[in-house]
Amino acid sequence: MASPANRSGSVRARNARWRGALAVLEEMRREPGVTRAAVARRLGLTTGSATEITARLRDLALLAETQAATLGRGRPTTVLGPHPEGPLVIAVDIRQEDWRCAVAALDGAPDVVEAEAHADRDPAAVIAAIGRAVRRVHDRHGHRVRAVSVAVAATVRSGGVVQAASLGWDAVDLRALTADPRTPLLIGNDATLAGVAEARLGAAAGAVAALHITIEVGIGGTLVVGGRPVDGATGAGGEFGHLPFGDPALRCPCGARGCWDMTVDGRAIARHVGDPPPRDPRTYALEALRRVRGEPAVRAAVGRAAEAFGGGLAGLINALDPDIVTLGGLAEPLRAAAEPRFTAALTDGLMRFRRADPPPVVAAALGEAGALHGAAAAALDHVLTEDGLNAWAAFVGAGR
Amino acid sequence: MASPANRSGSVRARNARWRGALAVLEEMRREPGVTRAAVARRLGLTTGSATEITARLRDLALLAETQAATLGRGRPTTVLGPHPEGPLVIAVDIRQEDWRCAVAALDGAPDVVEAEAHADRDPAAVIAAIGRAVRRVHDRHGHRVRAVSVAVAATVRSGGVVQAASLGWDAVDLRALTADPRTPLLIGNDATLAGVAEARLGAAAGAVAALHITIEVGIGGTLVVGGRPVDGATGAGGEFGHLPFGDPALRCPCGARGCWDMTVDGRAIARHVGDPPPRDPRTYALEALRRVRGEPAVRAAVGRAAEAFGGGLAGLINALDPDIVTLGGLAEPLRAAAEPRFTAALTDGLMRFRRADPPPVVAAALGEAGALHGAAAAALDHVLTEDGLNAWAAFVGAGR
DNA sequence: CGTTTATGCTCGCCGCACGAGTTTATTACG
DNA sequence: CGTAATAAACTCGTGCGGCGAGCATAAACG
Repeated sequence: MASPANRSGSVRARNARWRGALAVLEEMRREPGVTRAAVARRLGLTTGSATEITARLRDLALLAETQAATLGRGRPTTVLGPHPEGPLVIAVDIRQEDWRCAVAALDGAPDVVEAEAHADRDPAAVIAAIGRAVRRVHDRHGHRVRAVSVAVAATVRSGGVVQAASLGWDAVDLRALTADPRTPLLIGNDATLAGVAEARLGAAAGAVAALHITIEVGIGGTLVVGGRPVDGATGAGGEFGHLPFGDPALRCPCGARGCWDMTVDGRAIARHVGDPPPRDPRTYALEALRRVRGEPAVRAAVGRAAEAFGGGLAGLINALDPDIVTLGGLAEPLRAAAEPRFTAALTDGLMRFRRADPPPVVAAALGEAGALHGAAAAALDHVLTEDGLNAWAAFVGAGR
Repeated sequence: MASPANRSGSVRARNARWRGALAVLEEMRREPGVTRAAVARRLGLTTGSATEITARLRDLALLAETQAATLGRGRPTTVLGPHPEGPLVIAVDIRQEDWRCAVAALDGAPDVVEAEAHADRDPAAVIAAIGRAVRRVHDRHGHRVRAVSVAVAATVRSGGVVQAASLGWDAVDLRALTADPRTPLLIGNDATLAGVAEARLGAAAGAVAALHITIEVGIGGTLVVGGRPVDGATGAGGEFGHLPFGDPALRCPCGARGCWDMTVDGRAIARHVGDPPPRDPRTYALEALRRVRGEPAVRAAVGRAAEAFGGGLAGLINALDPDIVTLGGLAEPLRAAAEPRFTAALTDGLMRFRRADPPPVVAAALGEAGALHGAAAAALDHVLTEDGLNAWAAFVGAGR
């Protein structure tokens, strides 16, 4: 029989050991710059427990206290922040044209330290370049790096890339990205991670169920419930672009027919205008959105795309019941370019009982930084667990 | 400032107090008839802790130990089961034609104690009848009843019924169902709760993300992740029938256009056959499924519906990435009646990378009992929390 | 410069689970 | 039939995280 201690449901595993400590670290992460007194109040901790917990965390290099800018009477409290020698995570964002590599401490703010346009789209070359960057960062910070998290513009499944249309990749193994095989490597879809970031600290902060939708080449997104993306059994959830809202006669490169994708992005606009399929649908769409004012044909084509977008989004709202929708990438400019048609289609597609108070549809707040923030958040989720802190404590303890 | 102890994020609230006890009770619930030794092994508890926890739970009337049928050498262990004087929940299922009221102990098995066909579809009359039944059961068991949970064939939002097409109800207040306003009343959609039951103890047990789809009048269902339904911000998620997979020319009674609903149920079959819209689409569909063998026109109509069902389901699989799909209500007979067309449409609608190992699509295991099981499970989720057990302990303690 | 106020610190206590050792109930075997 | 083997339950001392109460401290107010 397997060791009982390894059972995931084990009481031993979800020990009380780090409960208070984790709660404090989560507060610090959720709201950088919180004071110790505020955290204690919010968590219902006595000042005694707060003292004890912060002391423990300080000793473990998990947290630093700095003087607060005093604002009132009473003994001044301290501001909680990440420890200067504390754990770090590496966040990478691989996009269509370039990649970025950032470092984040426990407050989750990614600090971009390396970035480069793809010299060559060949996956091996791109991965080698990023791998070198990760290794440099890893070497610089040593054991402080606790996880590497990658956001990639691709369909991700079970921690691997299955297909990346915009990059022109097939299945690709990203495991070469970690410098150290013992450091956990997390792979996530960029739109999913951007959605996580929006829901935790962006435009959807505080929502119960936040739907994030982004348009680049095709549609990406995710539903985020309680801060966690609903990404299915293998992590490939959120491929809303491949719901058959579109024309069944159109075959999508994904292999299915009638994909929503094909009716809203640059390919759809080009089709409506009468242009040949663009090599780079994203750039084509951006261009078209600029030409809307002067050219009625483009205006009509963009309007049709916005309508298809609004109608499909209404269906998603019917099915998923979010309390807010955030739009990333080209989704917001597309809506803005044909707002009346978008809104009409959205309203018309909603179930009647939803029309009285439909969820607000707002622009994403984090913009291009979303995926990187989300990747850092995913990595920190890994670090800020009982297992993660046990490992860190063992490492800090050994170094003394 | 609000009392810190009331904060949901409070460390105090998620106290360690009931951690081990809850884990043991969950095991007993997940697998009725487990032995104490097996639970201890699975949870990684020492025999000492197991002794202590079971003793505590026995004293609180939360658990009873009975002699196990001995199977090997060594000191015999005991079987854990619900205590004869322990907490109970009332589960109600309101369907198109009738309702049922059941009682369940902590093992979650609902025992139907009252059932009746609707004499009259008038909501007030139905609710009054059910309310009387609930009150009778409540009176019989007194304070042992800890929650009332209702599964209803209706769109549910924020704990209230918004619209019930099959019952012909508009917004209806179900609060009159509780005998005692202090007893929590939980309202859930029947298809959602059936999905929960399938995922926890039915055909999808053990799945990471289980998609349940049922067809009655329209389509219902839910995605269940980690035993909890993904039901959005207000509990109205899972209305997959109102995704616009269908013909945009068709206006759905829900107010939207092109709803998937309209292309798969009895209404769709009638349309394809050339019959007028049936008054009871469920019965019509059942009838049609029987006539498939002899009548080519019906066979073709059912085939079209099965095809629309398979194609839409493929889209949902693309978007939600379940590792299993369970079919309830007429969904399974519909598939069976036109299996080749259903499967062809399903496969054709999947993204290419999913075709190698698509999620299994299986019949629901719990059948008609699903919603009642799910309602009981939802009620027990309420009871088996730290708050729930604290309240119970206070009640048991006071009675001595 | 004392008072007020908000916060941090110290220390004894409690409850839960752990671990090691002991006891008990049953089967297997000579 | 009695003894060994085995599996599980019971007992009790320990450790750890958080609680509470009381005390100490750093600012702002008047």
